[in-house]
Formats: sequence, structure tokens, C-alpha cells
Amino acid sequence: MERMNTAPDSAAGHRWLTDEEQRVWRAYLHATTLLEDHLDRQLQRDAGMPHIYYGLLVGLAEAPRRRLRMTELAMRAKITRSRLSHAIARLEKNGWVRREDCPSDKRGQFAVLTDEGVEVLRRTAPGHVTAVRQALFDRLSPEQQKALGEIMEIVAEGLQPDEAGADLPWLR
Amino acid sequence: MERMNTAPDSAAGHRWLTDEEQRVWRAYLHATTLLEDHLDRQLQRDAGMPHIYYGLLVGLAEAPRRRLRMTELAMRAKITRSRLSHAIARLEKNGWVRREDCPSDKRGQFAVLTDEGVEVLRRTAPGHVTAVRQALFDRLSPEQQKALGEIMEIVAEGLQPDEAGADLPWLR
DNA sequence: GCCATCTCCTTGAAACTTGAACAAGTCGGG
DNA sequence: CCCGACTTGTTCAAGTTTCAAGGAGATGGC
Repeated sequence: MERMNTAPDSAAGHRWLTDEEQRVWRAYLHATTLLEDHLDRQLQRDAGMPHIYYGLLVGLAEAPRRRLRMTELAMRAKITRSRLSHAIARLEKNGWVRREDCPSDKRGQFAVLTDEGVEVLRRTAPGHVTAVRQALFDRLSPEQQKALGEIMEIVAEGLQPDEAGADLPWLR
Repeated sequence: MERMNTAPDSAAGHRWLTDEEQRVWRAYLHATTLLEDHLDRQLQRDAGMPHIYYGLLVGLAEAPRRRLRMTELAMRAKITRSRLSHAIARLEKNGWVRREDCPSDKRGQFAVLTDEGVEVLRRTAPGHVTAVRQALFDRLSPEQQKALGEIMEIVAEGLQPDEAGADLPWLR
């Protein structure tokens, strides 16, 4: 039952994944979807918002004066401006974020974390950190944590829409 | 500017992430969202469906007689039955999947991959594999690939809704 | 100053996801 | 056989995301 474990060029000229690569890829898909779902549910239950929205609040909390321009926040969160627009509208309804005009650019808007927003984070952050810890860090050795960090940095760098290689479009 | 790099119990009794853990966690979030977005777009463009739908077709293609019960397919893809129901409805409209009644259980339905479905996979799989390869495997050393696989298996196991520990509810 | 062009952000509609509720079918004890 | 408990898969409504389009303001060459 031994299968070939190399990925030779197929007749069509592309390489399939080796058996081992396939195992890794499936484990990756499996784990990342489970983790994302897990955290989404945890936050939906405890904070009343999906994981990505929580990340937006965190992003604002870390910014000077608890505010960021929409485009800046969208880039940090790796989402489109459109998506952010809808998301901020929802968070505004919750009273956790408020919009403010940018004085120096009349097109611009700041998303500003409100005191209620800060309070929500203060109340829910510990539970979220615990969830991340239990699902990830508590299960990995220090070496594995280090390796994971390095791997993810490599992957992220390769997909970065800006920065590295942005002016070398033929490499993309 | 040196910050403490341990995560002592806070007054409230929970542990924060260390600076290093935080770096790893952000790299993880960053990389996984970029990769997911990348593959979603790649498949939307080349195959006309999101990544998860593609995974459903793959799941069916690998099953005996290219068919699976809805619940079984949902479990393999790690999605809810509700979501699967909608997804199959859409794939059915595309002509890539068809439903069939289960003879032995009148409640049951099979999702069956059609010939058109097979054809879509045949046409789009190479491009998808290439995208995965370029984004992930081509950038990692063999050691890193191995480490990634092990890490992801550990994480997945810890979040598995069934299997390990399912009958030991007090451990969850 | 003017205009083409770009950037910032929003909008609306369509697609997708979620969670709860539901009809229909199965199962097992009594 | 019958009934309660469970399973299977769908549906509905509400929420989220995407994509294309667009309004408003900034920018720079001429």
C-alpha cells in the first residue's frame, strides 16, 4: 500500500502535494478552522461579538488616544474598508465605538473607542486570553511556540499585500 | 523600555500572554487570515466558489461512490449541518452536486458529486495546489513543515468536539 | 484655477453564515 | 405496539461579508 512520496511534475506540468505535505495541509486546515470557530463562539458568548470585531476594539485600545483612521484600522486588521465600515457601524450601535471627523482631511474618519468599549475589553479580555492559552500555548512546548512564530511570520510575509515586493509586481 | 517577559497571575487570577506569546499569537492571526483570504480569492476567481465549498467537493470526490451523508460531510468539513445545507443547495444549483435519498434511513440524504463536479475539480485543483504550495510549502524548510504538522495536530486534537475526551465531559 | 485622477469612506444588493426552531424518521424500553 | 427521546436535515430570520458603484474631497500637472 506504499504510495510514492514525491511530487513529480505531472503531465500537465504542476506538482501535487506529497503525502506528507497533504497530511500537514489537512492538519493545518483542520486546526485553524476549529480554533477560529472556537474563539468566535467564545467571544460571541462572552462579549457579544465575533472575533474580528473584538480585534478591532483591541486595535483601537492600543492606538494613541484610542483612535485610528478607518483605512489604518482596516490595514491593521487585514480587512477591506467596506467590511470595516459595516463593522464599525455595528460597534457604534453597541456604543463601543464612535466616529469622529478628521480635521485635517475632510474625507477622513476616526474610529474612537468609547469608555464603554474600554469597559467591554476590560471585562472580556481575561476570558479570551484564557481561551487562547488553553487552546494553543498550554499545549505547545517552548520550541514549538518558537517554531510556530517563525513559520507564521514567513507565511505572512509571503502574502503581505504591501511591503516586501510591492514594487516588484512581476514577483507576485 | 524593557518589559517584563513573564505572565504572572494578575490580581484577578488569570495569566496574560508573555510578550513572546503575544508576538506568536499575532503572527498566527496575521498569517492565517492572509492565507485564508488569499485562497478564498484564488478559488473564487478560478473556480467560482469559496474555499470551504471547494473542500466539500474534495471531500465528496474522495468518498466511495463520490457520495456522503450530509452529517458525515459536515463533520469532515467541520461545519454545521445548517451551513452545509445551504452550501449544498448552492452547489446543486451549479450542477456540481446532486442530492439523493438514503434508502436505509428515510431522513437521510446523500450529497453526490456529479460529473460536472468532478470536471470542475479536475480543472481547478492544479491551480489551487500551486497556490497552497507557493504560499506555504515552498517557503518552509522540511523541519518547519514537520513542526507545523505536529503543532496543528496537537491544536486540532485539543479542540476536537468528538473523539478524545468526549466521554469525559468534566475534562472539558 | 482647472481638470483628470486618485484616495477615503460609505452604500446597497447579493451571497454566505449562524442559531433556533421545526417536521419527519428512528430507536428502545415498557 | 406505543411513546418519549433522540437524530437527520431543512428552514427562517438576523447578522456578516463581499463586490461593484458612487459621493466627496485631496492632489498634481498644466
